[in-house]
Amino acid sequence: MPDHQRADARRNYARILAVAEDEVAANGAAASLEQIARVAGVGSATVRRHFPTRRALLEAVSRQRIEALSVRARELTGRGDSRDALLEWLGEVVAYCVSARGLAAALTYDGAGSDPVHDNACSAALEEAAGPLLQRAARDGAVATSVTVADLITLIVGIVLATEHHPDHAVRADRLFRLAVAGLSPRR
Amino acid sequence: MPDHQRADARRNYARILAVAEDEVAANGAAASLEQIARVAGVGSATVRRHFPTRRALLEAVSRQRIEALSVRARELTGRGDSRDALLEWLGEVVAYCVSARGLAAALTYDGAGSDPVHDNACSAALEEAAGPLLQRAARDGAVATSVTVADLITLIVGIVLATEHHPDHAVRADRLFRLAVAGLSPRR
DNA sequence: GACGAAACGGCGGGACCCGCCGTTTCTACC
DNA sequence: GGTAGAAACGGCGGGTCCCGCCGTTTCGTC
Repeated sequence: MPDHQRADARRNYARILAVAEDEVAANGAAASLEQIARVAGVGSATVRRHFPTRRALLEAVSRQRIEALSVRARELTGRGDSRDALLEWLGEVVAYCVSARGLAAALTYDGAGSDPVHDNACSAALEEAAGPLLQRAARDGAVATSVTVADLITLIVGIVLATEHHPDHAVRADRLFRLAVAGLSPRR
Repeated sequence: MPDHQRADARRNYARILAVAEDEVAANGAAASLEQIARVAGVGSATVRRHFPTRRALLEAVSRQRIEALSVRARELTGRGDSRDALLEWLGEVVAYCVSARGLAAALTYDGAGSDPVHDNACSAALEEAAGPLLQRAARDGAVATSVTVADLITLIVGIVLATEHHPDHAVRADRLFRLAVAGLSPRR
């Protein structure tokens, strides 16, 4: 009945995840796995057993945030002006990525992942949730139909990554995001 | 006459730089400094003596490209339509960053650098060279006057970093760049 | 209560970055 | 052209990290 997992395993999983959240929040996506193991009071092998890759750990840490963003996307779908709704949501994605260290890294596509199937659960979830939001905006002519959710996520992640080490990265990221939304040099 | 540097030091500097170019081209910005030392036939301490930080090495490796882009910026300044000239140059920046591994990393601002003065020689050079190009475009109303060269560089670097691991990162980076130029959702 | 399997964690290996320090090598001066 | 001093070198040890192995412990079931 333990959902095909032993009780101590589940306990350790929770402990590690809790510690990892703190460590990633403190040290970003490059947080030390051994440090996490040490603080959690487990062997480093146990950490890797539960989270085979750093990405897996980051995705687990980011999971709540991703779900919150997914919920928000569904909330905003069909509510108010389609352009405003989309931009509101994208703005929240920026804010989340800026405030939650490691989230942007969790959303980056990693082509090195030899697993071609479910290579990135986080962005996959967001893509699914935000699809309708984007489609509605495209139907209303607010964005080009060729633009995908993955494009928007990648662009935001890039902005966040590039501004991460700036003194006031939050305002810089927001600034660049607005610039990209309005267009660097849109044809009139 | 040895420019206040011993002959063997200059020789080693050149050897290390040449090897570093190959290694960075092959393995990206995370190339192993020890591997570079090994191939160059010097001790790893010598590498660090000439290039105290990884960033210093990346900047040195990127130097020719940066200068080429600077020259190109000056060439394009005042030539043809100001908007076209700026976009042409920015497009070349994208192309360079995509083709020359490590260049994007060399252009990223690193706030952790305790040296507040000349924290990033590469982007500083580009900013200076491209300033007039941007100003002319701004005067002609092609871009908002509040936009800086640093903004544009940071945005491009972000796009490149975020697409770096994609299968066809060159086309994806170009695609996102065009999207940002045109505007994600420009007000009509 | 005992047995089998799942989970654990310590250990060794390899790679890396870093600082130290004795030694080599160049250069300027005699 | 030889030599003294300084500049440069590079090997060594330490610390951290990620990874795989494997004997041991602990849990769940019968």
